[in-house]
Amino acid sequence: MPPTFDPIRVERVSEKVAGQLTKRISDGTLKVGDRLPSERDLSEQMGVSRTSVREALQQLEMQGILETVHGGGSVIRNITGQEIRKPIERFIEQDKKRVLELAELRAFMEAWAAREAARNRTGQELETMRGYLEEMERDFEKGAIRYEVDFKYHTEIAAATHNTIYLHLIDNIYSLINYSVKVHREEVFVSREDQETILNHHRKIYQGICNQDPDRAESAMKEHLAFVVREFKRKFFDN
Amino acid sequence: MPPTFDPIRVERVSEKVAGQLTKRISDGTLKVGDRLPSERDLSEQMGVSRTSVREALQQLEMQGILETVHGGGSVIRNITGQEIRKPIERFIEQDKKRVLELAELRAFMEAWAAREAARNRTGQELETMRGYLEEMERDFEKGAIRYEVDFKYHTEIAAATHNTIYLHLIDNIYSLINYSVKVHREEVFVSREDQETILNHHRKIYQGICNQDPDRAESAMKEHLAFVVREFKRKFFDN
DNA sequence: TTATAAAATTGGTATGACCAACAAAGGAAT
DNA sequence: ATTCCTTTGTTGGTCATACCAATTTTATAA
Repeated sequence: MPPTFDPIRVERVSEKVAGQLTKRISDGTLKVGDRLPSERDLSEQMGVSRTSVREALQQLEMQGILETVHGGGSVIRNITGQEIRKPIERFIEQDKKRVLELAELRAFMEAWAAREAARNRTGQELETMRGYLEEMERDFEKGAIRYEVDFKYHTEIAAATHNTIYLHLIDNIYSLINYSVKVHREEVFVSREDQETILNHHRKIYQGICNQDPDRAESAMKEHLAFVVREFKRKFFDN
Repeated sequence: MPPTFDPIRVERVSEKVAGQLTKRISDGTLKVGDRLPSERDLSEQMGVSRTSVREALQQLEMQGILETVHGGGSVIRNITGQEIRKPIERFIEQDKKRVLELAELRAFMEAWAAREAARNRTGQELETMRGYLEEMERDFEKGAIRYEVDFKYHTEIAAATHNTIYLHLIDNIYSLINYSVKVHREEVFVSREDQETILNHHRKIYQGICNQDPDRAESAMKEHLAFVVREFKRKFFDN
């Protein structure tokens, strides 16, 4: 096989400008809160058009490095501790509809997972699930179900499908949901009845998987997630 | 306490343009891989300057939604791409079993998609699907179904679910399959009977979606993909 | 000193022009 | 008929200029 080459990335003028600015921020020449020179000044100093400078500033603004105000100039923002948000996360938060799309996605995928888990689960996996279920029971007695346990329970079901790719996929979806919703289930299902309902759902799901009854496992999971989505809608989209 | 007011966020023209474009991506008008109209066209259609359009495209490119190539136009990128695909790719190469896992994944996801498409499809989307179906019929008469048309057909079904995240997700699954298998369906289903079987499957699926019959659409898709997986296994894993 | 108004500054948009990279169409060689 | 190459039109990248809109600064008046 011939040697491979890296693709040549032609750098646009605007990117060079952006690069120089970020460099100045890195080396401390430009500090947080500083106002940049005006676009006209920058274009003259760097010997490029104002268009290119504007495009550069636009890029930096999209990265959260700058904030520009109409008529007021551009100032360096504080990005310490500010997580660099992934593109897909930005896309999701642009429209609340996306959150429901995610929930929808999760619902049918987990329904399938429950079915497959019922068919393929090993005794070991069943034991682990039973452990989590009992932990949830104890937590319920003491007060409230903890989200982490609930999460582990669902993850174990995913693992029991013995489909590694699915496991990876659903993990990604979980993290996206966590990010976009920004609240944990604990803060949504606070009432005693809600908690009990969820616990009952999980008991049913466990039953189905334990008895290797795919249909029952699937329907129980569907019921569970339909409830979760419904409550979620009520809470965040008031309908 | 005096009543509080939300800050008025003055939306720049470029942001309105970007918003309209993302909206088109959401509702499925623009799909992964599509080329946008040229900047000049967009500016004329929307009645804004090319400057504003360019700034909008720049924003979307920064978010990873677009990729623009000098002289080549701007194409819609897969939003889930970076996050999901990379880690899995390495995984797949390790074991041929992963390919079957992918097929399994695809099967139940597309079954859901067929069901949802039957419920949510618009007349426009149905028309597009019909076009692809007829194209496949003609190709069949002339010799062989082309994989690209088959792919477009399935993608259109995904779009008709009106779940953007799913659309991007399934796109990834497709590319993963192509990546791992490295052969096209054309090379698997060569016999006249196989081709006819597939064509009949697609007719059934279309019927279900056309008549807005979720159950029929889902079962037809299941039948189709079960066949595909079975033949695939025979060919590559000789069992 | 404070309040108001005017002027200068700065970002936002529009237009037109030109260059560079790409893609499709057409033609030449095989 | 196919392949390869050239040509030509299209598309993105950059520049220059002008004007509008929001802000900041300065000047002015009370």
